[in-house]
Amino acid sequence: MGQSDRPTLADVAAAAGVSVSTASLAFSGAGPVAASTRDRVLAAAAELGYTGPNPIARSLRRGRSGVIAVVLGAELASAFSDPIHTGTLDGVARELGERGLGLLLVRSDHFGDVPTLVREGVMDAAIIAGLSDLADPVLDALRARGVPFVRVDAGPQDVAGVGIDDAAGIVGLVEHLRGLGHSRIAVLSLPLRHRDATGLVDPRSLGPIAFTPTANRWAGVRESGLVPVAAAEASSSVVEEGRAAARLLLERDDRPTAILAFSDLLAGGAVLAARELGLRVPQDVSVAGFDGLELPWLAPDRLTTAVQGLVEKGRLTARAAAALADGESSPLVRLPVVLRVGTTTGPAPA
Amino acid sequence: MGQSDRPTLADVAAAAGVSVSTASLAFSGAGPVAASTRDRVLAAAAELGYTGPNPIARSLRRGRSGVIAVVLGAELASAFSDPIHTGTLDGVARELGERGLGLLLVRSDHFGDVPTLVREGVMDAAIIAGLSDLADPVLDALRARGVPFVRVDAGPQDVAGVGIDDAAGIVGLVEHLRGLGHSRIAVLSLPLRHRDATGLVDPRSLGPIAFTPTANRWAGVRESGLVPVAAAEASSSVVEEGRAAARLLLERDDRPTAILAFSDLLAGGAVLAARELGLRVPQDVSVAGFDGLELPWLAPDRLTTAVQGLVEKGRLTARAAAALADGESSPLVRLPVVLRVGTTTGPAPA
DNA sequence: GAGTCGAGTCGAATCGATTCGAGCGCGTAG
DNA sequence: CTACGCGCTCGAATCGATTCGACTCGACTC
Repeated sequence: MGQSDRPTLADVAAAAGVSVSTASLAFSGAGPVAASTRDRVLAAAAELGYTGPNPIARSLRRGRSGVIAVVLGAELASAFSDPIHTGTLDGVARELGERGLGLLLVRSDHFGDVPTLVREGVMDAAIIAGLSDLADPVLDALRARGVPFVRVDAGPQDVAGVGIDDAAGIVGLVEHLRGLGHSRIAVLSLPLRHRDATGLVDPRSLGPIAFTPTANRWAGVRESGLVPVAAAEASSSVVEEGRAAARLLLERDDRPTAILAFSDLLAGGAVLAARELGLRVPQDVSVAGFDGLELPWLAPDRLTTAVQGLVEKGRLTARAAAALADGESSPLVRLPVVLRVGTTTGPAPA
Repeated sequence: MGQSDRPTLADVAAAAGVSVSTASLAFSGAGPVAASTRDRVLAAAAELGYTGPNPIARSLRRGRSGVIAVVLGAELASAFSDPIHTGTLDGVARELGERGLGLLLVRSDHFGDVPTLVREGVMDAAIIAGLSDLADPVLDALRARGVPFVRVDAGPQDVAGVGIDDAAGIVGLVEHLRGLGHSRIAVLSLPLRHRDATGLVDPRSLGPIAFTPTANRWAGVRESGLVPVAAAEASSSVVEEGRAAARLLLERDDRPTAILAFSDLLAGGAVLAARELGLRVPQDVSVAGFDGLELPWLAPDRLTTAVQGLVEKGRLTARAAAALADGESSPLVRLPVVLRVGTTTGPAPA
């Protein structure tokens, strides 16, 4: 492709003894072409090694590239290692692939400036994952370019996007724990702000929350009427931080009987922390997570969690982006989550 | 972008009262343009909301798109959940991002046919990950289009690609185990063929091996002179299969004193299996892995493993692909792996 | 004062397709 | 026999830039 010696449609047309327009028609199938002519064109193409119209030229003419960008905000510095992100990305990739749309992957380090690709990359629409701030410069750049976008884990303030019903999921988990007789419940929160560290926080005065999922889940806590006996914030959604934060909660004098973690990785870490402290799960302490991951290494335990359909979320997001690329509008969708009771929650100890 | 009402360079030129060529020069900076003229052009652009040249048109003219495709073979049905793949992908994304190159992500399900994007997607070069077969139809399609490609985990038979020194890594692990006095060593292998199931295999007659990393690591076993007392094959590189396969090895009458697993996820599963069987690691059985992942959930243990630089591998692959896109050639690179001794290997029991 | 040089600007060709309107035969209806 | 319609093909415009060669004009040299 390019200034190389690859044959063009003009070459094929010349070889077949027809005009370029006819050759084009023969390939695209749009328009009346005699069968004999088409065969001649295809034969000439095969002979010359012409593998089809140059996609760039086609895009230019059509005014569409067929490419959807996925911008991964690296707020967590680990977009690729977080199973939540990769699960969603998988769904996006499947859906776009099936539609014959390209997926331009863009990392946004959030260190320097807006990635060049956001400014200059070829795209008909964009999917924003992991950037919570509505005023993010990446979004400004896209708006300036006139590129429509949808956001994954969209907040209520978004116009278009796909999110999950975080609040309802949390409420379901709280009710589950309450039904088991728990009254001293601690919250193990996802990060509240950029660059915060793992540590205890006051659940009654959290301050502004920079990340949409975190905010949504705390909203669920409030909605459920739960007043946590304590709360800890993990600096990122990884097992290690979950364990560290859970230790802080479990070593307090007024040890909670249940930990409600905002992600399954954090919950997994909490289970490990409990085990290390000689606490039995769930007899001494119950642990609930969020997301619905399978953590095989937790066996024989299985997390109680609120399951979100990651791949489905990705597919819906991709569909929304495709609609935007087509000039259609796309609503704010909120997917349900369902409670899955595992072995890590049980009756509150007497 | 597209047939919308976005301004074009011609509009800007008209508004600034200059020719299109001058306007182009003013933007690209290639060529002499009076400062006053440039300012006028930029002002006109700002006023019209022109955000820079249309990348598609630019690509057409230049004959290059600045896009590298990454084709993820889904042989493991889990390209996105395998940390080896995502780690490499992360490296690729970083390197390409820094070079201002786009990354077109293509999933190859391997079910139906060659993905449309491989046939028609915009790309200057491609990176193939997770497709081991040199005769894969995806590769044929790329060759037909004249798109150069490199392969991740390239085998010795590849012309260009980036791989790691699997064999040396295995040899190092075997020597480490031998140095600890182990003589009854079992191998926990990555899948040998498509659709194989988890189960015991005869280490002396493995048959043809379809996957390059698996083949390379068995080559290391042979090179080390090790004759495994037993071997098991996991159907994929996940904790669950590692555990299942390890059970088969550990429940044999002639229980091995050490298990050499071909991946860390398998090794992690093996540790879990040992613990479940009441065996102490490493007092009763040693376990070694491969890849150098951090498995926080294995704490307080840390795997003995052969560490490969995943991100570095990705970066190098991206660099090779960029070179190919520039028309340069790219050699076959083999990255070293280094032994990391953890807590899961120890002296052989008496 | 004529000639040279160079900075600055412009026109036109080009990249590789798509697509619209026009043209050309040929068969059939009037 | 003329006119019309239809099926097929073609020429040319277009998408939005880049880039080369030519041209203009003022400054400088001899």
